[in-house]
Amino acid sequence: MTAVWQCQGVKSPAAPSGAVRQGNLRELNLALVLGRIAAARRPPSRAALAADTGLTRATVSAVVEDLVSGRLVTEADPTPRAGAGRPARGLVLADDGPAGLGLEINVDYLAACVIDLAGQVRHHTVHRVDLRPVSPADALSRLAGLAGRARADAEARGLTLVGAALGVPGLVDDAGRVRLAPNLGWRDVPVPALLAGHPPLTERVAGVPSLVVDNEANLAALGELHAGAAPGSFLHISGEVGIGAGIVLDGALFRGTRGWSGEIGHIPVRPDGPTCRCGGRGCLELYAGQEAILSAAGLVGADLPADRASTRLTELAAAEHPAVLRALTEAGTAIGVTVASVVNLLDLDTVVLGGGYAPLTGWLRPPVLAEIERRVLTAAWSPVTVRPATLGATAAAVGAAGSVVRRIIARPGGWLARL
Amino acid sequence: MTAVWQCQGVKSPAAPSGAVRQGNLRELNLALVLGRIAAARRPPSRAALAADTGLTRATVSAVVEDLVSGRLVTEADPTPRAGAGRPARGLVLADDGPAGLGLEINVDYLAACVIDLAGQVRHHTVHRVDLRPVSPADALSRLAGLAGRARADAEARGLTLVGAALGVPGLVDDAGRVRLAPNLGWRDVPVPALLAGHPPLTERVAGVPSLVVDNEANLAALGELHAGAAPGSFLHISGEVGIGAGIVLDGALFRGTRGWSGEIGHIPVRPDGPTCRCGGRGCLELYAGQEAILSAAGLVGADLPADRASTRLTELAAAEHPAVLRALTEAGTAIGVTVASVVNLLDLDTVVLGGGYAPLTGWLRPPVLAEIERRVLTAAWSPVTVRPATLGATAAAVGAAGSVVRRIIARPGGWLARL
DNA sequence: GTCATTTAATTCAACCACTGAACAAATTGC
DNA sequence: GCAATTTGTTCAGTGGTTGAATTAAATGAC
Repeated sequence: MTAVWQCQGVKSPAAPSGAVRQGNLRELNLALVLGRIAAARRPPSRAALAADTGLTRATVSAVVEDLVSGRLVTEADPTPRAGAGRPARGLVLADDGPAGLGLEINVDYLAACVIDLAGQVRHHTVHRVDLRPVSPADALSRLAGLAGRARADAEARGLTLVGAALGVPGLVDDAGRVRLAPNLGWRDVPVPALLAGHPPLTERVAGVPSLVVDNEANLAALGELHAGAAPGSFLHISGEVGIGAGIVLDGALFRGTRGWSGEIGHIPVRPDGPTCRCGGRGCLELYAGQEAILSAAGLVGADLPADRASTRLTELAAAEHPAVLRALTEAGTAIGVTVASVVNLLDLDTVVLGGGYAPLTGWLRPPVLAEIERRVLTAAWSPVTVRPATLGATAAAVGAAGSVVRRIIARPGGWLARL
Repeated sequence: MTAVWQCQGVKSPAAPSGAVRQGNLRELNLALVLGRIAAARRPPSRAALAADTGLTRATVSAVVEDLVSGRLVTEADPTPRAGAGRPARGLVLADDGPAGLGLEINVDYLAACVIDLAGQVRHHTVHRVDLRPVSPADALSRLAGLAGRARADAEARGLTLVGAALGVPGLVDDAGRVRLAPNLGWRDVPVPALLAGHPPLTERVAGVPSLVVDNEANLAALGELHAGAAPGSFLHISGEVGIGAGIVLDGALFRGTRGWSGEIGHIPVRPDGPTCRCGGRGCLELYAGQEAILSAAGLVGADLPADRASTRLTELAAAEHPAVLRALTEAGTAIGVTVASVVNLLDLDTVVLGGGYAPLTGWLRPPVLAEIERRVLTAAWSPVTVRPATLGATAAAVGAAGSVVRRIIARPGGWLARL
């Protein structure tokens, strides 16, 4: 592995020129076939892939041979099938080839996980620590320690890490610099520079930059997308200390002009409401942020660590604690007003409640739906589904690792050329 | 021309399977080269296209030959260039090949226009008539008359109409049915069926369905996109009797799950405000719709026809009429609150004020910018530009015609195979 | 005015990847 | 055991791109 140091933000590394040259032709079909294998519910045969993609069986065979010899695909046990005919050999994504490293820095924990090409979590560590009093350099140093152990573990399992993605609760620019992470107390933190001395995160494998820094809400949304249950377009709302959102449109994360989309926490709910620390007035965060809910529920000063607060809320809600139920209804109403705006604007049919909201979905959903019903022009014809996220609390780390392997699936050429 | 009748809504006709077969290869490169010619600011040479696309000059020459013989591209007068060397032959889009027919039905006018491949408006008719008392069937019949004359005119100029797009101020479903057009008083109008007897709109040319029905705000945004001044992503707000928006993301219109995106007029500005006729409360339309502005300016009951209202407002604003200035500031503030939500959500850097708002931009921009400044989390690092639309009042018709020719540019194979 | 230089565009043999048909392989069912 | 069926591979053929050589058409120096 060449030790070319590179680290960057969310912009795609090499802008695809769009030219279809002869060489690209094979690459496109490699990606096409690999993508279908990844998307299939059960291991497809070469013949099924040919029928699915429109390519001939001969071409599919050739493409699959490349994929198998490149350790991206393996043949599964023959899938039993009814009727006559030679039995098909099922194709599945390899579980001993490239893998992705997902990292997360949040207010009260660090996390690292490794996901193989098939999407299985092969390693997962969470290190609970309050990072607010810790300097960014120190926090990243500890994270690099976690990453090193994750890498060693992955390699012991025969996996090859091809890159890492790091989620942070804040705004990240093109260069991987954290411009602002209010709840972490970070401002203008040059993550790439601070990680320069940590080899596990600064190598370049198969042409892929070793580390991409991204917003945790974006990565959590990607995780939910690849977890499969979500459709092509949805809004994923992460309710943590702040409120972030990831917007998935037609199967791809929409990042906006500068990568700062999804700042749903500062959408005005009551334009004349109280002043928010962002400078605006009546932001959603003031009505549905963790502090707002705790305060409305009369739990302020209970001195709960951030990760306990959500659990405690769920317990009290389950016990039908009146103030908590009221607080959740209020928060749900505020979320509903905001979601109504989003649905009017983007015509999405699915809203996923993630992060701290996920376990509270049962109580948040009714007021959210009520506001949608009332305020969305097209609500009568197009129902909106509100459902909890399927990934747990560390969805961002899982999504981060998933984004790395997805990059291999979307563009296998780089990995295959590495050999 | 075969007289296969087909008419549809906004869904793309043939879902591209994504397979890159050998035949598709040429088609993709035809589209690539043609797209670059269309996007270029000055006529590019074959050599420049080769450098631009990454294809070899030999391939570009072959592709260009196909395009020229298919009447999609013509050679322009050689562009003068400094320095030595054989002079380049510039390539431009043909102005005598395929063309698009754009149609619009609005509250108080019908419009038809023809645009050639190069984007030039070659025919334009506006027929002023209050359509509220007219039945949908009658309105469409009159529109078909306009379309027939436009077609005859276009053919007299040597153009071949390859399709038409129709903009209506309402929600359109996949089948081209107008589900709801409140200001027109339409509900569940089956446009395709009502046009069945009008040949100019029901033929199928070069495999393209002859008529696509779409929301006028969407088409106006597309028009603005192709007019060139706008960047890849922007929000286009059409201020007519209602308020609609077209959302352009990465150079493509974003339509949402069902094609009903952009209903910005019913985004709640004050969730506890007065009830809107949509059933919601405090919708933007109640603060920045045409009626709201006129009423706030004390011009209600002046019995102005809809098309005069905007002009009158501009005159009075220019004369610094105090009530009008106050009304525009209020409207601008409401728009600003909404736009702040959109920018927080999507991180767009450009907002285009279109329709009736365009001439009022001078007065609307300051309050809009003030709200953005105050409420957008990233405003400090990323300025948002608010500018008037460059197309006039009939942007939707122009955008509609443009969408037809753009389809040819994006997929020239169909047109070329027709020969 | 001639000629080297420079850039544009075309020609052509080579090659790459896909195509389609024929064939081999592996199973079911009668 | 044999026909039927489906999977997967082999192989000559072909379409389209490639890259180098060639032709074309200008500028600029001497």
